[in-house]
Amino acid sequence: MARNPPPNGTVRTRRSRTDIRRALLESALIEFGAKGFDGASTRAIAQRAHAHQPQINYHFESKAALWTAAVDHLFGLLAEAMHGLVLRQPTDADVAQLGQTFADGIRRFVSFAAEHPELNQIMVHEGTTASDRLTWMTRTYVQPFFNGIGSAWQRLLEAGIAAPIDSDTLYYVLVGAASLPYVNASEVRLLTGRDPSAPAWIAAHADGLVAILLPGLETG
Amino acid sequence: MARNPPPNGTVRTRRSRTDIRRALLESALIEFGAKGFDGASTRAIAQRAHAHQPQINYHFESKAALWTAAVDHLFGLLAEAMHGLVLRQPTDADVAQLGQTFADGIRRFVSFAAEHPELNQIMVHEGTTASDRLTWMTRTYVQPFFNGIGSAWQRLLEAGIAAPIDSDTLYYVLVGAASLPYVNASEVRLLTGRDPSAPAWIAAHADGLVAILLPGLETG
DNA sequence: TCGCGATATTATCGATCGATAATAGCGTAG
DNA sequence: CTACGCTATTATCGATCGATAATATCGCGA
Repeated sequence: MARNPPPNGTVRTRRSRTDIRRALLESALIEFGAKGFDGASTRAIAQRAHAHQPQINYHFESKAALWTAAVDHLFGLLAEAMHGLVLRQPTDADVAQLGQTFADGIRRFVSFAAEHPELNQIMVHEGTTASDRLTWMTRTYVQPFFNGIGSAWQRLLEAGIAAPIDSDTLYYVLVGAASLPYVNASEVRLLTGRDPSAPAWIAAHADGLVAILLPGLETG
Repeated sequence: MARNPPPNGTVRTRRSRTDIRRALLESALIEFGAKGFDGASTRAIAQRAHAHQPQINYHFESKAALWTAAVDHLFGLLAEAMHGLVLRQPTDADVAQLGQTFADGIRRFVSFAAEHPELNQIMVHEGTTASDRLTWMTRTYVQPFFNGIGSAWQRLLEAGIAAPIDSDTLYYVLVGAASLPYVNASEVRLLTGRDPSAPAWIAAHADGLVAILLPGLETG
């Protein structure tokens, strides 16, 4: 709510270019996630960032450019959250290790979906209808994830670790099952009275997904 | 595209009240599903139904009333698709039968999600933010499904048939995993080159969900 | 401290939104 | 065949949309 004063003690009445851009990006993610590209208004985005509507066109080129920048930012955060996860093992020797890595990836993805529900909200908004935004987002960001998960899944299938689901279907089963409680957090609270962002929910959710998707995983 | 002439052979230039209302409802489902309540425009809804925009306010009270009527219609179709499924068995004697019934329910739900992706699209659009629409839809239609699935799941858990997931989480894992390929059908086509509405996809998808959610089910 | 470039703020444009009044025309009852 | 009720169509309202021009103000360099 209140801005932190800069560390040197001078009272700053204008935010730096970096700060205002970041504030607009994060506000845009929330609004685009909640209402989709068409439904979100630049005035609401600006207001949430404590800025004025024309500042969006000043700091970004247009509403569309803001959307693109926001999605760039968001997939950057996802890449950060997945950093160090190597699904393509250099050798086929230890497939069990790939299984552990995949399980780790599931847990990280569930945590990310809980912390940043905007990602899957936006993907659901865009994924329903063909558009330039969907094509760009799919080719730029989703395809690599899809391919990486698919090839790892294929090897886990052959090793008998993975549940009997083909890799195309697995991707949507995984993403859908991992993200829906956080995408629809408002509904979860109405329906269950529980908070899906609670650590206990997230941990149980991730454990459940690992259990059903990787039944052949060695525990311990 | 072209309307069928009525069976008596007279050329009808006006559709009956029933026909135009139904056309508007089905058009509304597609538009609300694709863009959400705010993003969908009454002009686009009317045009898709080969009608004029003011006819929406004539045949329904308002955009909000149209949305409500469309959701009523859609949950009616879901209830039809689930007709005869009794998850609450009168006796605990044969829990295996409950498992088979649950599996049947999963298959029917996957088929319905494929045939009517608008349902889950609308639920995802509304489920992100608290609103009167969400409260009404949840209390009126979702809660009974949620409760029925939850109590059945509890008994399947105790019988060792169900995967180790608590019933609150199970609901979202099931719905998310069952619906995402059809909610995001456009993305599926871009990403996989396959058509998720194809019977082969639907069958494999449903079989996969049954396998991972009910590992203790007797096959055959 | 002064001046200028960068950013903020206000005002406003044309387009589109949902809604409604006014008019036109179809179709059946009598 | 006429007349009237129901539905379709057109026109238009105030509100809001994204975008931009015009103006005001901040804050750093000289």
